[in-house]
Amino acid sequence: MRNEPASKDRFAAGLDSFVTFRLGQVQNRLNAQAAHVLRARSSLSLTEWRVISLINAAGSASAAEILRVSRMDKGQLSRTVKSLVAKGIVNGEAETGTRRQTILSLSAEGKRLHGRIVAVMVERQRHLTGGISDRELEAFYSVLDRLSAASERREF
Amino acid sequence: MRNEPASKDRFAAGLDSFVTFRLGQVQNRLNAQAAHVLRARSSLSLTEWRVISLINAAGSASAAEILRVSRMDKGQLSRTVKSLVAKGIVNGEAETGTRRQTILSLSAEGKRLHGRIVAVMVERQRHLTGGISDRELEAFYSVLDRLSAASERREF
DNA sequence: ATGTTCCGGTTGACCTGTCAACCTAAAAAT
DNA sequence: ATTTTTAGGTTGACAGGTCAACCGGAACAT
Repeated sequence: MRNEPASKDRFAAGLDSFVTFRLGQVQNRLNAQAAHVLRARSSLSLTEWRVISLINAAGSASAAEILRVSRMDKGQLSRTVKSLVAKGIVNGEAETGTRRQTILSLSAEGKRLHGRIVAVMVERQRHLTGGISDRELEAFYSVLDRLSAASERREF
Repeated sequence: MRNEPASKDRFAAGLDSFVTFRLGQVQNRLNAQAAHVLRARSSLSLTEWRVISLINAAGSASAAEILRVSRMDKGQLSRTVKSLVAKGIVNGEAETGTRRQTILSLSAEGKRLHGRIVAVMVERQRHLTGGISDRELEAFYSVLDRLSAASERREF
């Protein structure tokens, strides 16, 4: 059924059945691929790219907002933002004088950069999901959501 | 359709559509959960547990074999094995005198440990996939496989 | 047999992710 | 008004993952 070398079969029985195992493998490969693409066309790390995407998606947002949505680490976000600001990709002024929250948004250069990269990423996305029908994808997401929900329970 | 705070909607359009993004989020949560379980019932790290599982699944295997199957990092495996050997969980003698390859297998204690933990993990697996029918799971794996295949292409 | 190439494995350097402590400003309580 | 609490953000320390150089033995060539 699969086209792997025979040696894999010895392992398959025990581990293929674990969703998490499979999921992890695929995820790693996807990440490596994405990182590779980014390195080839920019000097962005995967996290930087994610943060840029998030900011872009929101138009502008506070760090806290991004945290809530992305569930990434506070510290990691803080540092990533710092580096992006240093590179002139995002601007982090507290626009509204009254509030202390830093409002993040993409700079002009940031927007250009995002535009350039997102094009490739969309293409990649098409490549990835090319052979997958909308219904399949829908179902896939649905399962993913349920897994996500089930991963809440800490006892487990 | 979803029960998240309104703020999420501002982002949803831009990112929910990226398989990789979603996948990553779920994966992180699942990993955190697994690590938590392990910490609660053993002193194993997630990687240690994975290696134990792999060795157990194979009965016995060389490091190289495990690398091929799991695609984990050489160095990481080497170190993990070292620590597991130190803990007396796996034995790493070169059984066949002629060959240089180290043959890895679980020690008696390793087997006991594995048995103890795998029980919980199987239960967790049930919990995770509880609300998911076999057909759905089948479809899910199928999509996963295709994503995995598509992640091969390095140009992307 | 000897030197070259290859492969399994180890090690060190680095980079990223994660956790927790901390600082500071704003809101809430008194 | 002053204190307490809460929340956004920063920083440092550490664990884990990743990359690349390296070592030594095996296979192979000549």
